[in-house]
Amino acid sequence: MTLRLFDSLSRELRDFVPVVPGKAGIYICGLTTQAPPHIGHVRFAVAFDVLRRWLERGHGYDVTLIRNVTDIDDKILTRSADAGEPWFALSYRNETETADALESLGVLPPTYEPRATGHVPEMVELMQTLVDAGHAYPADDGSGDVYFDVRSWPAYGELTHQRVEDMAEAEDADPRGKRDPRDFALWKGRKAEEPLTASWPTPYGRGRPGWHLECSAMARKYLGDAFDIHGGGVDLRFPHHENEVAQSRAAGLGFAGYWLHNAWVTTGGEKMSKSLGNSLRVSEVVKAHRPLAVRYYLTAAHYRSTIEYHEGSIEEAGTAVERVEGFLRRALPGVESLLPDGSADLPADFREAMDDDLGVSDALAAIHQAVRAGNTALDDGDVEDARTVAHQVVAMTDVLGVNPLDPVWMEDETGGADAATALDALVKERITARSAARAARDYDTADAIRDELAAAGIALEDTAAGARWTLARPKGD
RNA sequence: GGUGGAGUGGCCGAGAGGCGAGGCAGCGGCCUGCAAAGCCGCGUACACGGGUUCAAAUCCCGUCUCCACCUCCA
Repeated sequence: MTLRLFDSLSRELRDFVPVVPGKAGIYICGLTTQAPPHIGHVRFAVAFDVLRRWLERGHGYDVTLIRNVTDIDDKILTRSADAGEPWFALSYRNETETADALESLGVLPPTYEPRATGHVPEMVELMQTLVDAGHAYPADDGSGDVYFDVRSWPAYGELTHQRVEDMAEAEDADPRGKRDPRDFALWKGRKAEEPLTASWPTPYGRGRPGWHLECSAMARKYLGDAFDIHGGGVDLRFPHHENEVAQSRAAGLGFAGYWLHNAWVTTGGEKMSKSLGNSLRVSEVVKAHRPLAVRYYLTAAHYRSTIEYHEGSIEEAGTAVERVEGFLRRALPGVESLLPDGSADLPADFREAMDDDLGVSDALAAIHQAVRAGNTALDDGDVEDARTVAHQVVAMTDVLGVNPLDPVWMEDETGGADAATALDALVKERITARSAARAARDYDTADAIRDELAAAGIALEDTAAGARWTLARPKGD
């Protein structure tokens, strides 16, 4: 089976054929270091984490994933000035928080995470190539800006299928030294009021990246002149990605073979905005909900569909994964954590779903069907069948990054192994007392024990093999 | 003005000419001392109006509504 991906540039599903057989190079834009991330901001990372996992686990590709950090831009400087905090401090703090957020959601680390500010020489080189080729020019107003000459590149607009003439002129255009209002800045000359630390020397004067250039330069450096997949949020298509393709191609680079764009998280049907306050910050959300539930929530919809957020949606996602988790716990008693060991095949319906442009909805349906079959096997006493299914479920959920038995989810949940052991001993003692009461048909006492435990956040389930206990998440989780 | 995307049952969300994805919530049943979990069953959904077709949520025409991007928003 071939993986098919929807390429935004050609606007069609295309078979994935990598530049180098067996390898896949991916560049994704996204990390914002202007502010701490809310759950909408991390969707791109979750979406492309699923792509990466499928390329690796489903197809055996050797994936190189480059996820950039644009750690300098207008907004960072503005916020820094407003807060009276050095721009690099603010930027780095947000970068760290974003990295923590992604880690907490089980997003695998990229191969490398280059920062724009560390790649000025590469940008200067690219800029020089463009100037020499007649596709860029230094502004003649002495600003130190360097612009890409949109009119010199007939293909401009190819990614978003727009004609230059139809594009609205930039409002902030302050045409300065632009030859055409739609020309975009490769490089921005330093303004007098800007901190010296936010500028770097170039043949055109001191300045800083114009936002788009760093991606072209860094993708080239780490993935080569031509690479496989470029990803990012839909809102980045224009101008960011459009400008990237233009400058890279005009510089003679092959650039990306496939463009993938993820949709966002909406609230009340609208794009989640930064003005929603702190409640939806990832750092806050994972305090109120299990990270696994948040991950499941963000993973469950197709990457090109918006996900509607409403009060309770993460809880619902949590209930859904707990169904999967409950089956795995029953089918694999005594197994605390488990990653796929390659022994279980991925069912054909799951593979087909994933190969069809990462059809996670159908993939999830396959998972739930397997869970039902596994539960039925368990009810029928077919323990071995259930185990086999459980291993398949682990393998499938792992592809989506929602394997309930993945050790990444364990850390903060029971307060450590020692505490878990101690708690287990205490609860077992109560379970024994309750069993005795039940054997004596003293159901009042038995129920009282169960209620006590419930009040303490521990749920009991009677099974043929005796009572099992689990930490019950309080309401609102 | 330009370019895209979307309207599916109480909710979330797939699908894209004929067998009602899946999850959450709800109802009934089995199981249980009672629960929980699990299993089984229960829905006559596809924005609106026309049309094509033996058959339309899916195709065509028209209408409405919503969302996004248009030079530094995932």
